[in-house]
Amino acid sequence: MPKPTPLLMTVDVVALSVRPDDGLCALAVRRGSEPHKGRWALPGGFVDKDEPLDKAAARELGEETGVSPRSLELHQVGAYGAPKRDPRGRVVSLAWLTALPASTEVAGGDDATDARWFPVADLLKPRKLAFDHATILKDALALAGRELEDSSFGTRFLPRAFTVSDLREVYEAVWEQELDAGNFQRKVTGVPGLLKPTGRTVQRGRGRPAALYTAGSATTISPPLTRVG
Amino acid sequence: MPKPTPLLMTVDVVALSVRPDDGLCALAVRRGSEPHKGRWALPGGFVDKDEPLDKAAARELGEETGVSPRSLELHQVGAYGAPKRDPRGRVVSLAWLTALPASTEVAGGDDATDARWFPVADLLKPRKLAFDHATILKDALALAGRELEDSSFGTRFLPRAFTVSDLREVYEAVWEQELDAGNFQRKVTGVPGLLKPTGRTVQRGRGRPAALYTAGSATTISPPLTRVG
DNA sequence: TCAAAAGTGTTAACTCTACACCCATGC
DNA sequence: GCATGGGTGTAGAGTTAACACTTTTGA
Repeated sequence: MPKPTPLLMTVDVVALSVRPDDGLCALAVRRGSEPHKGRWALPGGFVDKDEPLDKAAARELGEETGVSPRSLELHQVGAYGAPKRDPRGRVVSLAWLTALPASTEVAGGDDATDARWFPVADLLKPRKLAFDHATILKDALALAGRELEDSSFGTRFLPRAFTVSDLREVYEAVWEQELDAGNFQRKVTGVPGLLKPTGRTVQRGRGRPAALYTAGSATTISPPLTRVG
Repeated sequence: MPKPTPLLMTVDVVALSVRPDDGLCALAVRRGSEPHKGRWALPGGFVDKDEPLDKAAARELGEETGVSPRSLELHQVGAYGAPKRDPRGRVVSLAWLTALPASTEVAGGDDATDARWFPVADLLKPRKLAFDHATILKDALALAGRELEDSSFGTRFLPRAFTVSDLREVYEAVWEQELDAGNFQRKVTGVPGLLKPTGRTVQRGRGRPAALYTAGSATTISPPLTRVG
């Protein structure tokens, strides 16, 4: 049994949002220091001593992008630890997924000279993201898709009150497919505790006003939503 | 941006097996050194410098339990990094899930004075497992159940050639529920590429001989197997 | 001949998809 | 009125759970 080798651990956050003009976007920051200074990367940084891993992810997201919502639902995507993935030495990254409302304003800070929302397709272009962050983003997108199937994760993309159409647009953006509006309506309103009616309605352009809901207490959707219809 | 604090990283492996008398079991080792010397724990240990994380998990499993199958399918369960989880300091554990055939012989080695299969219910008893390994085991069991739904992971519990009943017993053990034999048969044999008939049959006690299959090339089951029926 | 396990057939219940249709609003 | 999006109704297709039934063996 050899003496253990210490290593460095970072947390990186894939923060997704569905934005009116650009569709599904992820938050990226421009790196303010080496390595990959000046390139775009996922917000993240080193875990502090005695800091829980999820708290580290929330802290780094806040420091580098100015995002600090009241409650952040963070899902572990996975650990990325290929030996040469970071030129600084052995750095293992723990990736996290979260979703933010489209209204979320971002601003570079700390070690990030800039922070911006990018359509995910842009970020997945070769050599756009530093390190192995494109791989992380791909895995996070897959996880997001699975979360939508059987959890209330989709509501995390939306403001406190939202319509069923708002929620459907989130699903369509993440799943990259259109859904039947009527069937979707029935399905999500039929899950006990998923959506809590507010009694209020909202008018958006033309058409009948839509009922406003808030997220209910249910966190799982059973049976899962399917990606057809 | 404070100077990064190095930390220690371990890999821990939840190796599951469905055993004739004990049902669903996990592999545990008796710790040969402090902390928790003499207690049972999941096999695992420190990640070496320049060692990929999955390789570290496979290596530790081999060193501590004597298990070294030609191919090991390892699934990441998650990272566990509560600040006080290990008295040696800041140690983050990355947990992995794998499945082994019931025929797998184990023997303590390296830093483990003993290695044994335990029914999972035993290992989940309070204070049975060292560190936060009971939590890790619970999460790994949940992941195993999900893997069975939509992947070929179940075949990893079985020897190269197996019957549909063998596979069903795996599902019943992991899901903790009985399944209709006829419906299960139809479902799994109907998934294209999941099972490859060998043309041979095997007689087990009474009853009609069962056809032997090997795992096919398909890794996903769509639509997923459901836990009813 | 009986019991047991493997494997197939059958059907009623259920679910889902596709689309029709009504509702409530702005223009 | 008419277009548009919200929301409900519904029929046909497809799927599934439950269980009957046949097959093939050991005892």
